[in-house]
Amino acid sequence: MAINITLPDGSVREYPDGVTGTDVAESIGSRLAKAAVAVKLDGESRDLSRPIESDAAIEIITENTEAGRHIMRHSAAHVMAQAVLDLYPGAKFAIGPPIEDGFYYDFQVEEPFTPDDLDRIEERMAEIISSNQSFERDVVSSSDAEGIFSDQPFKLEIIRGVDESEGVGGSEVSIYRNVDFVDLCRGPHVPSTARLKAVKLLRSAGAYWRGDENNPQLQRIYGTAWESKKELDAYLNRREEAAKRDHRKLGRELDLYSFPQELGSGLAVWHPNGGMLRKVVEDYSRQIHEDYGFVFVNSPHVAKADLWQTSGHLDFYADNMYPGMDLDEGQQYRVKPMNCPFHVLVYKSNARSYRELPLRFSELGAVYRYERSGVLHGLLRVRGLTMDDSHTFCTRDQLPEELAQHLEFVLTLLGEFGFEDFEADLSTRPEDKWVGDLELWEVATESLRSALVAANVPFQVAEGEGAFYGPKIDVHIKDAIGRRWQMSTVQVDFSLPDRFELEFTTPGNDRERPVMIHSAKFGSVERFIGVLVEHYAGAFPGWLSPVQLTIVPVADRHNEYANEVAAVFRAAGLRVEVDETDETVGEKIRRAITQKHPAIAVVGDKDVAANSVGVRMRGDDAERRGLPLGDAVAELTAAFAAPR
RNA sequence: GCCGGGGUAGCUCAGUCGGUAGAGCGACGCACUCGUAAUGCGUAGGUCACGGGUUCGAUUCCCGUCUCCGGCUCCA
Repeated sequence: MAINITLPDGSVREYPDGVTGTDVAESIGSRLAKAAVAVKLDGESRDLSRPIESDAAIEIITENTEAGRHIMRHSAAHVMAQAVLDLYPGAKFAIGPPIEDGFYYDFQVEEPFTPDDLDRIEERMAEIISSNQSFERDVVSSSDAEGIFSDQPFKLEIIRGVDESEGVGGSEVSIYRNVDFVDLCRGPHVPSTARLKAVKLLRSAGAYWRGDENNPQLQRIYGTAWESKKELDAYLNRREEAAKRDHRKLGRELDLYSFPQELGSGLAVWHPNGGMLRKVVEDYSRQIHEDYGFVFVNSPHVAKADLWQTSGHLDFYADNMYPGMDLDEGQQYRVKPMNCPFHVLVYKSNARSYRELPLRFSELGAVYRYERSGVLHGLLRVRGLTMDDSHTFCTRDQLPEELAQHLEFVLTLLGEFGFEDFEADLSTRPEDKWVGDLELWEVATESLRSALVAANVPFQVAEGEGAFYGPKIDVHIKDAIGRRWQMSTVQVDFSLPDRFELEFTTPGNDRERPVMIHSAKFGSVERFIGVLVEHYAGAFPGWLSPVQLTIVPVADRHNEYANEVAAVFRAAGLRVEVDETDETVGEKIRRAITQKHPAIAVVGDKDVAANSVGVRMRGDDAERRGLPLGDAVAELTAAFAAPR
């Protein structure tokens, strides 16, 4: 019997029944066969060695693709488990999936792994890899599997909970063996351990079984695997590059902010350079909010506990709030974790008419949230933050248009900060617990969806992941080195207007309840700046740079002219420093470059005589000498102009 | 909060198998007055995170606390 195999280019070849993926790959080319790790048969990933028994479309998965690396890493995880079980008798192994750029495996062992343990495990893995062990697939009944894994409680739990997505069927599971090691696994795997050419263990960490902190904490080992030493080194190099961009490190080097121990965890102080950066960012925020029809409101940092009771925060968010303080004969006050109740009170301060809506309230509001100590991370996760928060109140009819506007707003804002690559999550109504009116949920969700489509933003639907009070969009950006960050949120709220009994008067002189839209564009100013620092590696575009121009006098006698030049640039609106230190020109240039200042102007005898400057732009190796001062001012003011 | 690893000068780090410490950069001073990525010389600066214990003696060993880092968890 012969079967027909369709190749990705559409051509069809005839093979004997039972041909393997390896055979097919070899028939196409020996290089392809060498690079093959698995096949995709009618869209299903399978081992190379599995016989193909009917007509199918085939795709050879090679090791230099993401899908190929995924399989390789999964196999590497198996080898790691094998090594751990060899070295630590009695160890229980749980799950070991591939992840982005690597893999991990969770173990239950007597003692947590130390860095020395990782070295030992890595050595043992190298032995397993060089002994060229085949990965053999087998399908067994669930009850047989329970026998095989009788002393592995986590595997038993998986077998008993198995469903179609984890095994081959409800009553059967697939397992993979190599020599004396066997693991429950859906596969596929590389044909043999020898195909793992570049594996490295990175670190160990505690991790809860099934991600639930009520479950036992296991020891997770993270590793990475690549198709070649070269790719592995490139990856390790990328990690180093990312470390160089770390906003905590750059914050110190560029003198932007610090986290003094005396202050407390998760709390930052901003130095003058960082303060200027904040000012530029906040000024921009105010301007664009104004441009998009928002009005400014303001609110205090504390409020009576009753307010947080009404808003529901004490019911749903109390764990993240600072404890109360007793003031004025037992009156409880709370520090604010969010701005929404205040904006609601502004709404309530007047009887509202449909003529006023939509009302878009905006505030750069400082809020305090008690975050658990282990989650704090530089500026990206803090306990005191400033939200560029807004709350829009509109009618049901206005909702679709408002949501589209809000999305356009955040995309414009992110784009003007240099982020071009967006992705979004659309979170829809939870199944069980939700409030509001079903029809309105539909309208809001569809409006968000069509706004995303219209804005051409790729998005995923997080079905049922929304808050109980309304659907939302989270916008993520991709930074300069490809990392994704969640930034803006547009969140519909059907609950707060109810809780506070908000109303407006309709054209027919009835009372109706407005709908509310929460939106944070930066997320928080702190976090946004942290992401900006990492995105630009501290080399901010001119309009954001705390110092835009450093003026370098060649010798003391040029200081006076340097200051005159500085005054001219400052009058044109630039942020200028004059370096009058007792250093050589080379050293002053080096300092300005190290501080990532976008422009340097050197002034010497010839410039004094000609009313000119020598300009060197960041990133250029060369300078332009003798540029007339007026030309330089015009050029730099244009180059460093803020987007709005 | 949980698991692991750290905390030595402003920064980056070395060091002390228990006898109170050192470099580079930075800062400060002096000289140099210089045309595009480091001028030279000199000086100051440390309760070795904090508290307790062991010891003749603790920065070093032990315990606790704080804090940072990597994860987990959390992120209505």
